[in-house]
Amino acid sequence: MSDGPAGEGAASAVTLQDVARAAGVSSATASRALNGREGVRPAVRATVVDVARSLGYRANRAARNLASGRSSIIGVVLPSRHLSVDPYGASLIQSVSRAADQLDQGLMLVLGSAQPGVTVQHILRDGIIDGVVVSSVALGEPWVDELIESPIPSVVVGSRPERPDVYGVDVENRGPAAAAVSHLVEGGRRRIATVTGPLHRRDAADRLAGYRDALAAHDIEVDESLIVAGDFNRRSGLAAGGTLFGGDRPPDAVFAANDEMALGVVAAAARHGLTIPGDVAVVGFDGTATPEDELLVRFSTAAGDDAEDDPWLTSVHQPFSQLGRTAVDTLLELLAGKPRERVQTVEPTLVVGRSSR
Amino acid sequence: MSDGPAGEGAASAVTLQDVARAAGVSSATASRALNGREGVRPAVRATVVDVARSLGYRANRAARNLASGRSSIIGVVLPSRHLSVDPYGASLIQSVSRAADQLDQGLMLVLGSAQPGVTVQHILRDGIIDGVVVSSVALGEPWVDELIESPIPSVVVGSRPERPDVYGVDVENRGPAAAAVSHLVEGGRRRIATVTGPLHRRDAADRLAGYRDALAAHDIEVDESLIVAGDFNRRSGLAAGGTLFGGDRPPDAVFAANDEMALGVVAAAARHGLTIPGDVAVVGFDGTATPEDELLVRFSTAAGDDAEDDPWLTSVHQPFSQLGRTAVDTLLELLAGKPRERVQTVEPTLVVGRSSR
DNA sequence: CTGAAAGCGCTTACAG
DNA sequence: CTGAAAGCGCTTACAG
Repeated sequence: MSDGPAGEGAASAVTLQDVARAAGVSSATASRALNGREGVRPAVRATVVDVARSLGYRANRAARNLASGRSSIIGVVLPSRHLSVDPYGASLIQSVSRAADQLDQGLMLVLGSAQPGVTVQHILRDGIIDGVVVSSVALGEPWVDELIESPIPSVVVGSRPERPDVYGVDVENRGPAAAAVSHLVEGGRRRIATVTGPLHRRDAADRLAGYRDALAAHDIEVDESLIVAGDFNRRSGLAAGGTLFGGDRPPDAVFAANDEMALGVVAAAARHGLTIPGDVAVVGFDGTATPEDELLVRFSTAAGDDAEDDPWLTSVHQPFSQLGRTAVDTLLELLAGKPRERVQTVEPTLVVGRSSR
Repeated sequence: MSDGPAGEGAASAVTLQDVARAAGVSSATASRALNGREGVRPAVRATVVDVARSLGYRANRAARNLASGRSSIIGVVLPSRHLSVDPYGASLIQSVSRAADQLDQGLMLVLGSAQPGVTVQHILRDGIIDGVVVSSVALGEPWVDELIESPIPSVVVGSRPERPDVYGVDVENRGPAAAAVSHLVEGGRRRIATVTGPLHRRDAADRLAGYRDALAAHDIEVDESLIVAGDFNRRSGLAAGGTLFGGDRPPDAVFAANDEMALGVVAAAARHGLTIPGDVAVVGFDGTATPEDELLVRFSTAAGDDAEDDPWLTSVHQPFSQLGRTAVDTLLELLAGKPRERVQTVEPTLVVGRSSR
């Protein structure tokens, strides 16, 4: 029951009135001062802010919402199943949550409801959510698409929105994928395979393009038999690895278009008795594989201590915190009516681990 | 842009006034009718409800919150890191989310903030959250403990709260653990080991007690060397498995106190060249292991098609949806001032998979 | 059982 | 730059 600055316990509710009175101004002025509106004498503003702090004042969200039409609550949209299955979704939620916290926005979880239409209607109608950050993994769900087309402001994060009227924060795919493959070439690998994502998706296609770019840059001819289609799921990585390692001329390196598939590839290598990185190097994309994952695949006898700065799986790491922050920033700007560019991109980073050294 | 029943687009805002007018009653009566308050003529109530539905009315949450002091928003509390690492946390969130949806409660994500105290103070002060469901995995975090001790109503889910003044929904541990071990005995296993959770935790201690119960019931003497301490993390399961399988009298079955450790045990078995369930049967607890996990450990050559009703890992499945629903129900009753029992328990189910057949 | 009225705690034109 | 006042859309005593 440790107390706040002013020592009050529950929703003991220091109101704007209280602050105004203590500061010797009207509640209108107090409101303006606290909200950073212009047209308040600096000295007055300082006083109000000080008083508010010392009283431990927090604006009542409901009242603010009702008066202003803004709730300072944003939603994060994800299909329910992705929360437990997809490490990408979890990472995204965390980063959006942190960003929302920093910007003093509440974060509501919108996992979608059984009855299509219901969720969206609810969101639209009860006005508690100002706008939504939509994970790109949610795209394609009927209710999510409906949400994006609805009047509620939305920002898609994790992929370039196809629709020209939708805001999005995307990660650069092609260049970083090329960098990952170049890293393999520079490590002496020559037969470099790739396991792609579903190629109708732009990110998947771009990562494949990056793969081709890198080989071209190093004057390595592309062997089309080394390009195996996957679907971003672990199982497809396993299958692709089986195909590649079971062939007569197995690759000496594999670039998987995401970490989940890379895990599958690593497991496949183990099943074929191949060592990593000795026989084959593996590189992923996303940076979502965990040290715990290594415990299961255990590609190297030296497994175990996975220092924070020396991960086991080489991968192109998505800048999740930047993605989340940019998405929330963009949404707030949209809400304020001063939108920035429609699509913003952030740069991922190649993090070299033990799987390619 | 598919529209709702009444065809309005955005927050076009059908208000209580609109409903009242259309129904020919006052807004007070309309409010009472819609909220199920008693003292409204049935016929009137029916009319109001009908009108509201046909107009697509949804109460403005902010207004309701301001007037009633209740927001119909509950928080779900989880330490941030658990979202991506711990499948238990994700499962819990999903179930709480579904329950909240069904009960028309908004769900706010409270992952905690860097600065201790800040999160709790925010929650308390801005009054947007009526109460919180706290995942037991969050217990021990300073800000979470602070939250539980604060005046905001809370329900702990997933373990029996130690404090006598805290409400909780717990899962039965001892009996089901005994059932799991009995299942192994009935399968002909005799040297049954267990990997425990941290024994200062009640759930861990209870699961160990269940293990002893089952052996006693079958007149099998407990070999203390077959009881290995773990910490609920995958790594500790791997280490425990290494100890057990590396000994001179390895067990023919292992009961791990959770699925994460069971995964580690399975991986350890593979490293020792043991087949599952041939050489050793493995049983877990929680039901959080996924088919994807099997792809990595691949304990059986028959891996692959993991039918929904035939999982690979035998495990005591927690009834997550029931846990979530009960937690939310309990919280709402607390908020309504008519709390039920302080601790409620739900029964998990032993689900037999291929790892013990 | 029903309605008129006050009020929840803010924000925001509107005057000054 | 500041204040008095209205109003956001509900709920809830208080009368009747």
